[in-house]
Amino acid sequence: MTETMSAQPVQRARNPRGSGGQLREAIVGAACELLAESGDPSQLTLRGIAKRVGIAAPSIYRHFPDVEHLKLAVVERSFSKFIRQRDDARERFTTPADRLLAGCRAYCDFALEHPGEYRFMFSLESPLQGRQSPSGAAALAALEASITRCREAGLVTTTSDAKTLASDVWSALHGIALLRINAPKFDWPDSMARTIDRVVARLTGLREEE
Amino acid sequence: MTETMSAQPVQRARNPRGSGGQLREAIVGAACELLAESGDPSQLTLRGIAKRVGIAAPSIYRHFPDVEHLKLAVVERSFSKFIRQRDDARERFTTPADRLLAGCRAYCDFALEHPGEYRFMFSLESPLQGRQSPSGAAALAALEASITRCREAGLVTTTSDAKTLASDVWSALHGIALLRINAPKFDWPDSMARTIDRVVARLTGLREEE
DNA sequence: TGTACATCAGTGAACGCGCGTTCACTGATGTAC
DNA sequence: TGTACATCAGTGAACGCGCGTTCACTGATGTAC
Repeated sequence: MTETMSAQPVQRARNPRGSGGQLREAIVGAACELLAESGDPSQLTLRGIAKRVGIAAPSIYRHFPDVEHLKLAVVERSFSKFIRQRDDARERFTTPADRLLAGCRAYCDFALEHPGEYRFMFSLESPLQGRQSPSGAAALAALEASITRCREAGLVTTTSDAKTLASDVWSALHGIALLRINAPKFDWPDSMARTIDRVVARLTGLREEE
Repeated sequence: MTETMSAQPVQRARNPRGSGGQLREAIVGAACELLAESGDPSQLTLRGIAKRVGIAAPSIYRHFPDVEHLKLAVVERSFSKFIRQRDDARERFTTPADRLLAGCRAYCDFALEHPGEYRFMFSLESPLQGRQSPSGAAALAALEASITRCREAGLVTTTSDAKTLASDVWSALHGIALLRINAPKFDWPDSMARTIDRVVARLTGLREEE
């Protein structure tokens, strides 16, 4: 998979004639837009993406061997977009508990702001197909570390180890986000932010700051 | 939508010639089997179902106006299958707390035993499309009632109202089930049954029996 | 009881569509001599 | 400096496929007279 950050032709042996790597980025970007607009991963087709970019369908094959590789690039971009958004949210706080909760809220916020991408990241149609994404594993590890920091600060009152707590919290967040995406018309008894704060606090036994 | 319970031609004005309603049931049954085998709701096609039943594709139109109505019948059947399974599980216990936990475990067990159907019940491709299923609403109401019974028995130590607790628990169960369906290769730190018991207990503040 | 007929269940062929993919091509751009 | 050529990006036409749906049909079965 050729690595291309932006316009600067750092090394990339040959090909910087005309657009080159730019079109690759445009293709992935168009796919994300399509996902954002329809919210439905099954709408993400090679022909649909090509049409959106304004190129002929076969042109995509200059940049991706097949549609699966394109989809993988989309998932990767979505993951890194999420991680950036979560890090931004965490940075606004200083105490371990605030940072933990901010990260959890950012997770669900990302899901509701980008339902198509979020669904796709975890869907069967995703090229990951049940395999573990490296970025996904990193995100879970970060959650575990965040919980560990709370425990070190004496804020976690439950006895379960951080790994277990992290997977409990992740599962709960996934459920909260997906249900609110899929059943937007349901009359939820509480706002998502308050729900997340309450659920995470109860699952980990998070104590108020001291 | 013509109502057909099984073979007995109770009233149903006319048509009991040859199979009649039986084929309708066979069609829905084949759809469930297809869902069970592939686990992928997008594989659920009119032609695929017809092939499985051993009939010509257009024959389905004798029983359903279009493919959406067929899918709706599949979702309805899946919901009632789940409700039956959950009720069976709950009946084996007597105390409110045991019954609550048994129902929750049954929820996730159903999801993992019937991943295709479970996914379909809550997916975008589902004909419900974010609308609230009557059966789904009933299931959530039953969960709320179960929590209320625990509270009446003095087993719930949290202050949140039962409606809030029910939606918290439902979200958590949904996340647990879906993540375990979608990432079966992930090395979960605990069994699903223990995870459910722990998560539900912490979310509701469920006290051990007294 | 026998016959004509309406009703019903299911069929085979065909439709238009969008899909991923292939192929041989066009034309622009950089490089070698 | 000028020319021939290799390289590259992107294209248009076509493929075979499976999809939902339509249409006019076939043949069996019950009912009316």
